[in-house]
Amino acid sequence: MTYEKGPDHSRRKERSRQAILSAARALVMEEAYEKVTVEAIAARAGVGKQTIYRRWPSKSAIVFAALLALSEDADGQSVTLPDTGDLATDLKLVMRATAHEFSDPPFDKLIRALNTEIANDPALAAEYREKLAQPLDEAKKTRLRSAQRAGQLDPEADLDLVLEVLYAPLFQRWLHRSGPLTPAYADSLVDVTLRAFGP
Amino acid sequence: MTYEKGPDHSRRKERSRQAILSAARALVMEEAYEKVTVEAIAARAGVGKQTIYRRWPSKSAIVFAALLALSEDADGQSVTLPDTGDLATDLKLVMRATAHEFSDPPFDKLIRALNTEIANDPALAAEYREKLAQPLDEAKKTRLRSAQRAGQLDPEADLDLVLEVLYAPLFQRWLHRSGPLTPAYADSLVDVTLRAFGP
DNA sequence: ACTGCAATACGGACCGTCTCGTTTCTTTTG
DNA sequence: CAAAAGAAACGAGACGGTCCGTATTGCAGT
Repeated sequence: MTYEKGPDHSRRKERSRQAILSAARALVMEEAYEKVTVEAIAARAGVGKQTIYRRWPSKSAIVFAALLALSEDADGQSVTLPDTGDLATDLKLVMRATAHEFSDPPFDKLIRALNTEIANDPALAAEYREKLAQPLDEAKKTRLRSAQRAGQLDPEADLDLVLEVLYAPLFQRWLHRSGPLTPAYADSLVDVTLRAFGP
Repeated sequence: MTYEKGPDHSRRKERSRQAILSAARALVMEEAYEKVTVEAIAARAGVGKQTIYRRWPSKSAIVFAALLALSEDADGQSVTLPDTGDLATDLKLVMRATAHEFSDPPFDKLIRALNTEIANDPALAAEYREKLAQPLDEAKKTRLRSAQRAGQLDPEADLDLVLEVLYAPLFQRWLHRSGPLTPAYADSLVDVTLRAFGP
């Protein structure tokens, strides 16, 4: 009797799991977020609604899991930042990439949906910080610490604060659509941050 | 003769308008935002649903109008920032007040609801910038220009960028609940900003 | 024949529209 | 200058529709 977990039992589980997450991702990226329904996800995934509710308690959780699965795929690459020895150059590269990414409509829709959910759900916000934000921040802080050792950044600087000053303006401008996310803008944020926290 | 618009024709309009906005405000501040429904607003205001739909096209528009009405009441006061002659002191006062305001649960709920809506509705975001954000930013920029004349701020500084660096970290920390909004934190944002844009 | 899942039926909440009968204001008229 | 008639806006709530989250069914694989 398959009293605990059947072995190929889990293969099916995994297949439907992927189908659901992939369908959720596709829908969030192409539709207005209000139009993304659990029923639509189930239909797109070729899955019964019950199969979804068996695994996730809410739409927010699905969307979050879908995004999380994305970042877990790209895990190996994205945990390290470039380190050419010049902090300004490296940060500008990263900030320009971030600005460009946020300007991509499908990605914009996905991140906007995620932000909508985490802004209104403290538990999901905590999970977001733990599973997504913190690992990325740690990678950035590693690069910053290297810069501190190289004398390019105030050794006393609060690195969390540095990251906020660097990223939050970009994030706010994106969220409120209060201005364009140009490469020049990305560069100026790096310049400002380094002027504030420079050695 | 009153041949165009009836003058006290508008009296009942105004009364129901106020009742609706006040009910919307109360509900948003006390309930989880998903539980705020148009039907609940109508019931609380003692008003038919049609009276709401006659005036506003969506729940977002009602919530926005409710907040806007608040800020229009306090119009006379809030358009000017203190100017003691010392920029750091004045900004710290304002930033501490902002941090404290965002820590007030009812206000938190209201602003969170507003941000949820404007993040997903470009048209509403534009109205938000025009009617709420820009006037406040102008008041802040007036104070910053005064500081530029007093030699306390780089005369070449991009004031929009200054405001972003000053406020966006606070906003992001609040939105993502990634840290406490203490007076010390408010102060440190002012310090960082002045180090970046100082003379 | 048993089991796990897709499909779908179901009651409930809320949407946005609509139709009522009533209230409130404007205009007409004796 | 009332009092009556008319028009406009209103509170209430019925209505069909969508989506939610749960319960049931019937088919496919083993």
